Amino acid sequence: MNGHVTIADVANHLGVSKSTVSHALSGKRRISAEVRSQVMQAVKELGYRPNFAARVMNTRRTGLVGVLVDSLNNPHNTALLEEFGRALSSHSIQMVLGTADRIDDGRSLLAKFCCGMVDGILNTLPELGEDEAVELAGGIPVVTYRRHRESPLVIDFAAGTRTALAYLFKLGHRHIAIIPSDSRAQNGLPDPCFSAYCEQMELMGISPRIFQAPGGTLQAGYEVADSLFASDTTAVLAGNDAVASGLIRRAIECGIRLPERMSIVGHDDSPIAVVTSPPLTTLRLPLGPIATHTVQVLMHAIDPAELMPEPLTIIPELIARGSTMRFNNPHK
Amino acid sequence: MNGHVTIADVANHLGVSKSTVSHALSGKRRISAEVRSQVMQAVKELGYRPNFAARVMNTRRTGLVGVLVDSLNNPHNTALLEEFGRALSSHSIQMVLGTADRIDDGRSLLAKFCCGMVDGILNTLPELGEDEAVELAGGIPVVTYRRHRESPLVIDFAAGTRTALAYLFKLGHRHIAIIPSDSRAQNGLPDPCFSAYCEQMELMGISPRIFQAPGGTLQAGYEVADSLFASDTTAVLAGNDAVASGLIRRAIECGIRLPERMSIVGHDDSPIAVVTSPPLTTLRLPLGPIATHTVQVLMHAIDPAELMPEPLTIIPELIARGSTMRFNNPHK
DNA sequence: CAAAAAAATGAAAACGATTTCAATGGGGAA
DNA sequence: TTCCCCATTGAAATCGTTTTCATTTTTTTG
Repeated sequence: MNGHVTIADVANHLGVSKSTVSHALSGKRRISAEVRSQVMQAVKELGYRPNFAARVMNTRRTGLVGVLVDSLNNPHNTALLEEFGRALSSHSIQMVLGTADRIDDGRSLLAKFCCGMVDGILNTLPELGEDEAVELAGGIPVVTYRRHRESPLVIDFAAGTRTALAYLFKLGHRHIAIIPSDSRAQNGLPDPCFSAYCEQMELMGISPRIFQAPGGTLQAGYEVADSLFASDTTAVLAGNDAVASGLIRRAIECGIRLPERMSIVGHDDSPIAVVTSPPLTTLRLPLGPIATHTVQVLMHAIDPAELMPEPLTIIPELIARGSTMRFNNPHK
Repeated sequence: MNGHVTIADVANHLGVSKSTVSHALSGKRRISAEVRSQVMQAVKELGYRPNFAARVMNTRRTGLVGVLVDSLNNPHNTALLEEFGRALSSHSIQMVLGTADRIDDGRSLLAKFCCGMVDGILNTLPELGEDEAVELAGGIPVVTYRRHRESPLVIDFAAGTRTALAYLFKLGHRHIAIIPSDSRAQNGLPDPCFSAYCEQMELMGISPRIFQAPGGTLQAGYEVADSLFASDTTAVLAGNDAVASGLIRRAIECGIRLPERMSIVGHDDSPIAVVTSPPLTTLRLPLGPIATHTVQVLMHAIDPAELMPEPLTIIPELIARGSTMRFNNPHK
C-alpha cells in the first residue's frame, strides 16, 4: 500500500469499477443495494478516506471560507468570529483564518486565499474596502462585514441610543451626558449614537453635554472622569465599555459611589462589562443575527441556489446591569 | 477563456511547454534568463494564478493546519490562537479553525480535516487526548497542546507561585492565603500552584490558609470573599483572574479598600486584569514562546527536515499592577 | 575535431477523485 | 420470439499542476 487507500483500491478489492464506488458514496446515481452495502463495508475495512485535493479539483469547492481579521486580541472580533463559525458550520464550511495587522498582509492573504483555496471571503478589515477586496479576489466572492451592497445590513445605532436614553429618562435622569466614539464614525459622518443623542436631547428641550475620550480607551475614560464627576451630570452614555470602565476606575479611586453618584451606560457588551464593579449596563450588538445574515449573503454569492437574505436592520439591545439606577434628587 | 487561466494557457501563449512554465515559476530547474522573464511577463499579463487543488494534489501539502479549539469566547484560547497564528505564519501556514463545544464535534472535525485538507493538527481540546486524536487523524501529524510527548513543554507553575510568594513576602506579607484552581489540576494531581504554595509555606514555618472558589468563576470569588476578608489574611493568591475580580467586586461593594486591606494576585493575565480597580497583579503565561515551541514540534512532525525543538520549560512571569502593595501593620 | 558533459527544453505520466459517454443484461410489451 | 427500455455498471476523459524521463542544442575537453 502507498500509505493511503484510494478509490481504486476499494474498487479493485471488490472487483467493481471506480465510478461505481464513487457513485455509491456520493449517491449521485442508483446503485444496487447489494453493491452499495459491499462498498460501504469495504470502505470501512480498508479505511478509505476520499482525498481532499482530488475532490476539490473536480467539484471546485473546498468547503473553506477565508476570514480576514486584524487581531484576535480584540474581543469584538473574536465574538464575531465565533458567530461566523457557527453560521458557517451550519453549511458544513470551515474558516481559514487570516490575521492581518497591516493592510498589505491583508492584501497578500487575499491573493493567497483566492487561487482555489477558499470558496469565498469574509472581510472584516476596516482598512480594506469592498471594491479593492473584490478586485484582488479575482472572481472569488467577497463579502465585507457591514459594508456589502446587496441585501444591506444596517445597524441602527441611533435606535439603540434612543433606547438607552429612554431607559435613563424613565429612571428619572435629566442631566445626561455623552462621550462619543470616533470608531463608530463612518465615511465623514459622526458617531450615529452622538447624532441621535443630540436630536433626542433637543427634542426634549434639554441642553446636550458632551465629553471627549479620544481613542476610546480605558485611559481616555479615566482622564475625562474628573471633569465629568465635577459637573452636575447624573448619567452618561460612554462610547464603549473600555471608556466606561475608565470612568469606573477613577470613581473607585476617588471614593465616588457608583451607581449612586452617576449612572453609566457602556457600549458593546464586551467581556469587560461583567467584570467591572458595578457591572456595566451596556448596549449589545446581537452578533448572532448579524453573522448569520452576512454569511448568508456570502453563501448566495458562492452558490446562487442559496437564496439571498432580506435586508436586515439590527437594533442594539440594552443589557441592564448594575451601573445604572434611579436618580434620587439630593435636594429633595 | 474558461474563466481562469491555467499553466497551459501561459505555455501556449509563449509557445513553450507546460513544464518550462512550471519550472520557471518554482525555480526547481535552471531556465534561461530570457525565457524566465518572458514567463513572468506572461503570467502577469494573463493574470495566471496557480491552482490550489492541482498543486496540493502533487505536493501533498496544503499549507493549512487545523486548530481544534472549544470556544472563541475564552480569552485564553484566543490569545493562544493569536500566537499560534503568528508562529504558523512564519512558516507561511494558515490556520483552519475547528470550534468544537462537544467532544464529538471535535472528533468529526478531526476526521474532516484529515483527508488531505490540512498538513497537521493542533489540538487544544482538553477532553480530546493525544492518543485518540492521533488515532483519528490517520497518519496526519497531531500535536496536542501541552500534552505532546516528544520535546515536552512543561509549564513550571510551581516556580511561578514561588515568584509570587517571594514578591508578597518582600512586601511584608506573612498571612498569605491561596484559592487553588481546579482547572490546573491534571491527571489526578492537584493544582501545582497549590502544592508549591503548601511547600513554601511549610518551609517558612507559616501555616497555610486555604479558601475554595469552586468553578473558578467571578461568582465563586465573590462568594468566598466575605470569609476571606473576615480573616486576618493580608494577601491572597487567587486561582485565576476571574476569581480575583470576584474578590474585588465584593470589596468595592463592602467599602473595603484595595489593595490597602488585602493584596491580591491573580493568574493568567487575562484581559480582565487591566480592567478591574485596582488592576490586577497577576501571573502571566508567556504564550508566544509556548506557541512557537508547540508549532515547531508540529512542523517537525510534518517535515522531518524541520528540526525538533529542545524541550522547553516555561515559568509564569509576575506582572505587577495595582492590586498588591506593601503591608502596613495596623497595630504599629 | 570528436566525444563527453552541460544546459535547456519538451512530452507524457502521475496525483485521485468526479463525470461523461458507452455498454451490458434482464424484463416486459408487442 | 423479438424489440425496446430501464436499471446497472464500466471505461475513459477530465481537472491543473508537478515530476520523471527523454531529447535537443550548446559548450567544454582531451
